[in-house]
Amino acid sequence: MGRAPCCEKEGLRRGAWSPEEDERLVEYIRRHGHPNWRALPKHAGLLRCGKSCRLRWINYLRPDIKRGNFTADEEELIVRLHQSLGNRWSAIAAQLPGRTDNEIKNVWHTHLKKTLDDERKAAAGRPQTRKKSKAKSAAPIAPAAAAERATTPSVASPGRSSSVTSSGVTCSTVTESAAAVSSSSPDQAAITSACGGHHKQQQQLAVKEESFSSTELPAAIDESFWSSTDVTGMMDLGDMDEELSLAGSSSVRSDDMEFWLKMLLEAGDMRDLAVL
DNA sequence: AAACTTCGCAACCGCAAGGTT
DNA sequence: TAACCTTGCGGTTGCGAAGTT
Repeated sequence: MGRAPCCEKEGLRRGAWSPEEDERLVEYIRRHGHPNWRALPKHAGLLRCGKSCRLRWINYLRPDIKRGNFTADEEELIVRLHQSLGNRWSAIAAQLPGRTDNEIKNVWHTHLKKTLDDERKAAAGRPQTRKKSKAKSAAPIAPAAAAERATTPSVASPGRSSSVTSSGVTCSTVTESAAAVSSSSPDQAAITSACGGHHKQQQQLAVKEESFSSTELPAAIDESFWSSTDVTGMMDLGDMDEELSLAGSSSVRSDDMEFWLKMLLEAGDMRDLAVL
């Protein structure tokens, strides 16, 4: 198992992505997919390493990314899955459609963990002491509070580094759908992008499927970006069909995955019971 | 109103797994 | 089968925004 040297850093950009870079990446992936991340930036004319492109796509540009606050249900699911799976963020993310492992990891570290710690302390009879008093998120999030928080549209940060503040669009994807169809193949990823990039209709359907109120979606989508890059029209159905046929039998075993999820969750429950 | 503190999150880093040659 | 290559993952960091003093 060798290890490829990380991207040669000379001449490569780092840090926040510019809208132009985003657009270039989206456009390239729309046209060619991403069979080879390492070669992608070169072909796409980006001064980034492949790793950076991949992360940007997966965590931010993928059209099926769901943004905005986590719902109470999602947070609860994360907590439960974390009990079962530990820090396997990608596995957890697979159960949360539209959420990325990075995002889940962030949420965990920023407040779920604290919440649990505080709850544990409270349960242990120790007074909760918090030095911080930041209205935004300082208080431990009780489930009800979490729910309230979750339904509050997130405030966009206009000054954020990237102008593509949020896609706000979702799609039940092949890779990270509720059916937990995990996919790592480029073809499937391309399909994912096709599916996601496809159409707002689909995305809206997916939103409905996932039972998330549209108010949870951030209003701060930079529509100009999506319209200027014509993301919704980027992948025509022909492309998609082609890619679907390429992926062929990769309608992965959602049944299996559901089974294992169920098992894990049940195991978690049983463990909880055991603790009790 | 300015300085300071805290938080959220995008992005980076390094490692490991798995595929290919 | 060993070396190489690419991708994926988890931990961590840095920066900008928001809140507090």
